[in-house]
Amino acid sequence: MSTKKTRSTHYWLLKSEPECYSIDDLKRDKVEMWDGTRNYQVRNMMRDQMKKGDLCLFYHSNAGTKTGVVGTMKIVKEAYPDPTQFDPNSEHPDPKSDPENPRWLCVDVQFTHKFAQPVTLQELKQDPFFKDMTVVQKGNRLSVMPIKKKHYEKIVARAKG
DNA sequence: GCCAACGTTGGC
DNA sequence: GCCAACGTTGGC
Repeated sequence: MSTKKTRSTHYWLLKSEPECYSIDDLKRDKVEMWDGTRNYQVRNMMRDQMKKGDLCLFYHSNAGTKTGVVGTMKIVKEAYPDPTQFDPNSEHPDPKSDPENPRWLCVDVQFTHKFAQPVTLQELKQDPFFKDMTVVQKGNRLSVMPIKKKHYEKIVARAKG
């Protein structure tokens, strides 16, 4: 008999500028590669901690007063080499990355829900419940960050009204 | 291996 | 479009 424990679901917040790739784009595409991340912390989190079935919030960054969480998605494929790093025509080619040992990874995400109204950054900052969420803290620039289950659930509940 | 210069992110 | 934060790069 196996005694291995089942890993519990992890929760994440993934940022994208809506002009670059929005929740509506994901709704249309259903499943998409979350590529283009070029940060070692993010790479390591994707590689070591992000698992199939993990639940994610989709966050629109740089969107003025609409900046905030706009929907949910889930991880459907775990970390694999990001093909855009080898594509000179992509947004972020990395000529120093060795195809034998790729430097950058991506995952696949599947659309699950678009909120009727975004839960804005402004709103999150105003509620002390969210004060230890990285996304509301100043200076944070990671495009992928782990979040707590309670925060995920409260944001989803709030979006439902 | 220090650290200044530089580039990028992202809120405002 | 400004600027603070901060990761990365490269000269030494």
